[in-house]
Amino acid sequence: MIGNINQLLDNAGLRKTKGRETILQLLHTQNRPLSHQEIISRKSISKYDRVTIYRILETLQKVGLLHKILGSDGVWRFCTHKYTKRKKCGGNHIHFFCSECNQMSCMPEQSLPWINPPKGAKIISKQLVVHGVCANCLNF
Amino acid sequence: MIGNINQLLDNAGLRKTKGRETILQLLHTQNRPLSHQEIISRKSISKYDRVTIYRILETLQKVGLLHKILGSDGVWRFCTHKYTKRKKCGGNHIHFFCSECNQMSCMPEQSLPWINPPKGAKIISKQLVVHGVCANCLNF
DNA sequence: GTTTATGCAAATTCTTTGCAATACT
DNA sequence: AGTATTGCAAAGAATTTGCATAAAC
Repeated sequence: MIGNINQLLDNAGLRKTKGRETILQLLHTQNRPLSHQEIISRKSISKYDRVTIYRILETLQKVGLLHKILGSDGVWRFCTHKYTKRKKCGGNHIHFFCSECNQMSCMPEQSLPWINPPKGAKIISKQLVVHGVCANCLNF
Repeated sequence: MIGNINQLLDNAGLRKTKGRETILQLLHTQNRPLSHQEIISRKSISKYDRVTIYRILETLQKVGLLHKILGSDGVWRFCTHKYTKRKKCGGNHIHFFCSECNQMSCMPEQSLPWINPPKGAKIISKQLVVHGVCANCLNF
């Protein structure tokens, strides 16, 4: 698995550092997007400086190894691309945000709708965040 | 017009204050959602304290006179409901966000798609923000 | 007169910047 | 050895809280 991740960094032309590996590993293992705060409060990550985490997330996102989505709480969350088939998808799927536990999850089965751009405008990407209460939280 | 706005505040069970009236008036006149910063930099608003503006926006949004949407810059924007037919729509339409000028606009003609909730979850609302470059900015 | 909203000061939180020390190739 | 990344300190921005004053009912 680590070999795999190093490969990703290599292909992206980035140096292989412990921090980047650990974060990629974490997000790969996770099945939902994590915020900066969620990431830094993991035992495996907490030894790194917050600034470093900001920079790693920024870097990985820029080269396309991560994408970021905004929760309806205004906080960015990051996740890997493993839930989509295409390689450079840019996070092209719907996300669900639970307002009870503030956790976000991916809804990869449903695709984003086609949108007609405003007159003369160019569409770059779309973010559809569904806001609600997840199954877990509904039971309490 | 002011009479109209006072009516809205009244119906919502809120006291009629100059600040609330002015902000509602501004957003009613505007044809796009405005951020806290955009709002407070208006001449008619700048005399109020930033904290007051935060609280007014919060209050108006809570009683349903405004809704808020997040731009892909992570900043909340507020707008009235005048662009939708239904009274308590909760901002149920698509928004366009231009990453050049950072301005948001409404796309009221197109409606939000139907989404299947994750198993056992309850959907409360949906936010679809289309990210791109507006007609104006494309020409420069 | 009582209750609610506002203004001000200060605290808190989140994010960014600069630079020296360290790690990677 | 040379370059990119990290850690630390500090700056900056956005937002929230507490409380006294002022405005609305």
